[in-house]
Amino acid sequence: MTGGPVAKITKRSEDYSQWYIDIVTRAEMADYAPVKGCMVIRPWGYAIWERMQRALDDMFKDTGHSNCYFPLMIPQSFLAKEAEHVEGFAPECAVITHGGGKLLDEPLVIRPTSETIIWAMYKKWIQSWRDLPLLYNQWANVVRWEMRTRLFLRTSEFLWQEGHTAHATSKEAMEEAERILGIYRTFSEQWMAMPVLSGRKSEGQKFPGADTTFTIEALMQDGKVLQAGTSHYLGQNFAKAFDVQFQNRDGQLEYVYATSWGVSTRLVGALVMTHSDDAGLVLPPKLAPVEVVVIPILKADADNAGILAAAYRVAEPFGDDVRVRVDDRDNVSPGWKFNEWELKGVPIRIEIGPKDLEKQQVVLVRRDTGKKTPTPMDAISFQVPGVLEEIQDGLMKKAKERLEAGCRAADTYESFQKAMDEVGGFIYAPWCGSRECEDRVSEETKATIRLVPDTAEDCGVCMVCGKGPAKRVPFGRAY
RNA sequence: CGGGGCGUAGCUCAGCUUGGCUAGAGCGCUUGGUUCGGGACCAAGAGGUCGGUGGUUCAAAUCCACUCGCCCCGACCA
Repeated sequence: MTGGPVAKITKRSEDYSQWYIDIVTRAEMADYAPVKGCMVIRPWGYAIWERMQRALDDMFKDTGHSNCYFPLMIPQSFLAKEAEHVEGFAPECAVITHGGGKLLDEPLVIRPTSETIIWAMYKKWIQSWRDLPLLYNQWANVVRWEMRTRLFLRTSEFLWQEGHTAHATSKEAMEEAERILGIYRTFSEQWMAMPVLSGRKSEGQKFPGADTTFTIEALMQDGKVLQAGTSHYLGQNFAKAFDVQFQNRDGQLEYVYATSWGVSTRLVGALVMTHSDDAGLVLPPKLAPVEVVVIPILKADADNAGILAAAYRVAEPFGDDVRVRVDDRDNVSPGWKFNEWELKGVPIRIEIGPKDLEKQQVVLVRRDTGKKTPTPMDAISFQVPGVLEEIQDGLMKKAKERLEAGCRAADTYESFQKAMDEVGGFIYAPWCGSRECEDRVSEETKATIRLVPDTAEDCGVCMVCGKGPAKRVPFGRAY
């Protein structure tokens, strides 16, 4: 393929939403599928997801989790066993009524999440305290019949991982839920270079079937916020619904304590919205499918064979440490390649032309700053790892500054609404803790309580009802 | 489900108001040649049941009816 996008992408200042769509489609991360609300994840987008998977999977394994796989189809009755769960998910389930040309005795739902089928199995596998904890994870696809979809951020079918653990004590399960939240936070910050706020969800925002939901929340460039990952302490809700009991050390029967947690391909969308600019995608090196692209610049009157050889020689010493690609296509011009790789977000470009060959140097260009640095050819392989680190850190620093600038405080409902309309972001405002006040804010301003920080300070009276005591919690308009 | 938009070449679209000759452009694609340090150029080509069905008419991409689909904005949500 020498073709591809020629048109410029929409500027963020003109139409943020269109800018996002342009980047995702023109960087060939994803395309609309023939099925409404569904997308095809193309190789460039999938490679980013694979990088994410690998990093997360390593962290899950390092904390004692094992991967497994449960079926896509769940008997409809399973979903109904947990009251809040069915209420939350039934409306958005795809249901299979026929198979093999016959009406099924019982319809099957395509999993919107797998708690129910997993707990049906856990009932078989758990009898004793010695069987616990069960620390399982699966990488899977799920389907939720969403009304309004958006590439990567919300599609009818999406890819994710879902962890499902079973524990002998409440304390242990709660620790697990918090441990995973920590993993999500670490991954987000260290791999995605995406700073987040973390904490508990309010009653109104928690997962259907959970006692406590922990969340990480990120700030996008347009001032909207995004839930990037959740970890749930499920208490004994699913154990009771599926009658999963174990005998404890004292010989007593007890219901198992549970957690579930997940992150999805939404993270790819979050990545786009966190770092990218009007020239296209900007990838943090750790998640970039290609970290360095080497572009030989060939000319009619130059030593093209020498330039090509030099390009390969420059790429060679990186070995497995750095993901390098030499773009030796001869059917597109260097300028075309520059634009294409910028659009695709590759962190470092190395140019080698006749002038460079003469001076035994290359030109190193950073995607994040656009800065061009002539570098001696024999020094490049030593310098690149450091520059990649600088880019990774620089992206984090910039994103962190934006997050900090995006966190503001408001004391009155009026100033809160004003701040929400003018700048968005996370507005910290006093809230009494009641569902009524939370719902009223949500209805009137479309902003929701993103989380309740563990360290939330007491701060006088609620901005809505005027009653105290109130805690300061961040509100935001979410994707 | 409400509001808006769009279905004509792989992509972006023009043509439709006021029906008419062989349905067009740019980009992309193929072949050959010259190029190549920020989206190169020349030449020759390939590529279309104008979303679908029905109707009006001598004649429909164009007018009428019905219908299908997708995208964007909003309500719901990872």
